[in-house]
Amino acid sequence: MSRLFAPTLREVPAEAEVISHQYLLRAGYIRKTAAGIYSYLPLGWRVLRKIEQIVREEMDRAGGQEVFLPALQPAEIWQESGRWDVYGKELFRLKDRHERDFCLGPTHEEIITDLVRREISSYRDLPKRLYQIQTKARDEIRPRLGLIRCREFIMKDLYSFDRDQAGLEESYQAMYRAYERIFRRLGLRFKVVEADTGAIGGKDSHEFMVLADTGEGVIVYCEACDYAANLERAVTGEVVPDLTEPAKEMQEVPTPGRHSVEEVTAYLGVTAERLVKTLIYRAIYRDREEPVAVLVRGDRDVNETKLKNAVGALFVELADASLVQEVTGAPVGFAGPVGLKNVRILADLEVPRVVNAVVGGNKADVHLINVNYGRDYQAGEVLDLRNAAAGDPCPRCGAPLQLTRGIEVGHIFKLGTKYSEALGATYLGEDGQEHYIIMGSYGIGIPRTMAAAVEQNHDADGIIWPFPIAPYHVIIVPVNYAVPEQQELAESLYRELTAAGVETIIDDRDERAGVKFKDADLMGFPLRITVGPRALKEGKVELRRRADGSVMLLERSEVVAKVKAEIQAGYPKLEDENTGADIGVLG
RNA sequence: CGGGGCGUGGCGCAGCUUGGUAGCGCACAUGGUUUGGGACCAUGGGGUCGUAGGUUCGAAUCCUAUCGCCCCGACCA
Repeated sequence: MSRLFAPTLREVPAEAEVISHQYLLRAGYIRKTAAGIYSYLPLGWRVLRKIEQIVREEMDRAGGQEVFLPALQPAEIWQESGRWDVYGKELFRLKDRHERDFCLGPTHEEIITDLVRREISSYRDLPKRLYQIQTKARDEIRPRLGLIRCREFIMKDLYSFDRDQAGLEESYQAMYRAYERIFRRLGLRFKVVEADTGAIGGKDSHEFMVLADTGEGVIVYCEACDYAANLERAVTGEVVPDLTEPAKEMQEVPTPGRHSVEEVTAYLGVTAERLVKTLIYRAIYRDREEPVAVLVRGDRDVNETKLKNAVGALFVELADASLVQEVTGAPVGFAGPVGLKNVRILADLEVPRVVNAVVGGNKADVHLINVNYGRDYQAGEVLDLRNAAAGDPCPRCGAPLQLTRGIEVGHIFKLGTKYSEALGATYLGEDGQEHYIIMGSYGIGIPRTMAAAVEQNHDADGIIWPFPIAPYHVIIVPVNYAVPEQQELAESLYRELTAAGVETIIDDRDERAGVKFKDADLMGFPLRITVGPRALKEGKVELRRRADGSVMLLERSEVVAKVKAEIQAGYPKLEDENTGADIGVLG
């Protein structure tokens, strides 16, 4: 340890906001090189290698073969797939000395598909599952949260190549199971959620979320059944209509200067459920853009992913004030569906059920009350457009849904033929015909997994590593290394434990005990052996668990066996579940 | 890119409003006293105040530009 390159910091660097970032910096695991670009110091690199190793074993077990593809990639194949233009600014682009275009790989669909199309020609060559563990580069709009969102990061990416849909299904499920095993083996609490497929393309998709309050992703799940989805995707169940109230006559009311839902409801003395919000969005398509009006209940939020999918746009954004004025004839805050013309109107499922609603009057400082769907206004389409909320009925079983947060550490996609068609990756089938290879892609962010592990496992003193990814299982701390008796005992224990296959580090620094204890806690080694006069008086040594702080006094002779038992107990046991019974989410 | 904030020894900060030639704590080095939860005393090394211009007798401080970093939003492993 006196030789270890792991500079610890007593104070929190100002740039670090989240716990994992703070502790990984303070404990000397990482250092920042530039925004979203990190160097991994010895301890950090040991953790990453342990994660990689578990990932590697499970990929191999699931039929994967490891390859290593170039990070530096020629523009041609990206132009061929169409993503040279579509991927946008996130692609790190560069030129070589001959002015030829290259990019740094943000992902490797193009490269691997190019490789496979050259080398695979027959159905006999399929299926194949190829993966690598490699550095990716993405010029993120905003790198943040330390290792959670980086511009350069290590990713395990596997690509599956199958003959047909059934083959893809098999590959997908194999990966699904492998991912579950990986995150269990890592000792992390996680949830698998249905996900929207996003920019990479394709159809089905699941995300593996490590549960942590600091997570960027919101998870909607049901405790009664196994439904779980991320917020973008989560379907809101039908709500029982409440139409007992008789419809009253529609009326204009002045609402001077009241734009927001809070202001209007407070002014009119109604609840937000009584209000129907009208939001004007700008839907952007490949060749054009158009405004759309979206109606949701006053207490709900529009789900932009659902909206984007509903209108089939590349993306959607809230309209600015001038567009709102143009569409509604009123300033922002007074848009309403009554008499709204020349714009596509979409309403959330709940909206028609709001009886005697409050809506904007499409005039400055005017709202309408007692507005009723069907009689006073109509939407072109009525569909699920809002974010799910806690307490909503589960779309599967109707039980109330719950929300929690998580960090997305793994993502699996069914790509289908998106890339094989673009790049012409075909094989000759048994039927003598050419077919497109059916693909899937499966990623795990390695440094992000490390950060997620810290987010989930820490206390006020520092990191508490799960055994499988701790840089060392045990740290031996002699209270005073200068005392020969302590030094001898510490060193002999170190030799014995190391010989017994226990990953051990010894704090031989000339520091006071308190400093060594603080650093050991900060760095998060799951076990600590303290060699000091207190226990030595009785001829014993202390074994302390980092997680709960409990201390065991052990005879010198039983140390190795006890440590091994603790480690054994610290590794999650995987019941060998190959039945697939637990993956009902796949339906 | 839009909005907000910050750049002063390795880390955390003060000084800037009201210009006068840089300071505190931690860390580091040496010596001593200490030694079971981030010790104490003494001494010492280290900063062209992000960079470039400008104003001024004089700029960390005022002005302009520029670069970098962090936070909030659209993206994603």
